[in-house]
Amino acid sequence: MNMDKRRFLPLDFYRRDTRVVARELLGKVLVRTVGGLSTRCRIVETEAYLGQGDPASHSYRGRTPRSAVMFGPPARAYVYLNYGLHYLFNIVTEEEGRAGAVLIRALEPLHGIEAMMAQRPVADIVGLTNGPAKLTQALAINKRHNGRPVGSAELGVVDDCSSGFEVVVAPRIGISSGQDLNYRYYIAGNRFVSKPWSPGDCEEAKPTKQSPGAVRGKNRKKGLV
DNA sequence: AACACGATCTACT
DNA sequence: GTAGATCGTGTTG
Repeated sequence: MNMDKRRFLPLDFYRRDTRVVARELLGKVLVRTVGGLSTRCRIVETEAYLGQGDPASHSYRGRTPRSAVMFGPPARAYVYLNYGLHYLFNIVTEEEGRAGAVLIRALEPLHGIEAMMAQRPVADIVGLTNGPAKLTQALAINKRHNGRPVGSAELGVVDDCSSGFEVVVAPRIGISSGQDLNYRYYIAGNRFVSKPWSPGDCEEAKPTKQSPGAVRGKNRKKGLV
């Protein structure tokens, strides 16, 4: 019965620098029970949100009722509602008392795809989990999971020893401050990554891997008054 | 007690 | 390409 049971990542994995955890979560497998069915997805894109010194982090201005989970013990889920519509899923990092969390931005579905499709019907499989709000819908993750442990069959991360992929480090997406920080990580060439890095971004914040590739005609800047 | 805004996605032009 | 949906949170009065 337990032969398929893999080891969940230990507390010590998460109790480290948030950026290291964000990078090392790439390639790991998120397991989640949806509607009584086991699902598995590979983590292909993450972002690090620190505490002090990171203006884009919810914990930047100290402990608040919302950000309290980020200051708590590691390996817990930090789930919050964004834009009044979407839930975003993070995993708390750092030692207790020090704020930090990794936003899970994109997943590659591996198993249990039908269970996920039941939560989020899509025509193209790519649209199932290629965004932070899409994946929480597909995996039925909501605010009820805020503060709950990440490390069980219901919600956990295991290592299936995937290797051999290139990691791209780039600026985070959708934030208005802290764009000079390269705290976004994704697997090069993976088609489930939410957004490819575009040359229009900060010049000093270049990704570390993968050629810039074809420049598309959509970096036209908007005319300012 | 009231208000401005955001770690997004979808639909429509 | 752009707008609209939609509400919890933090800040201000």
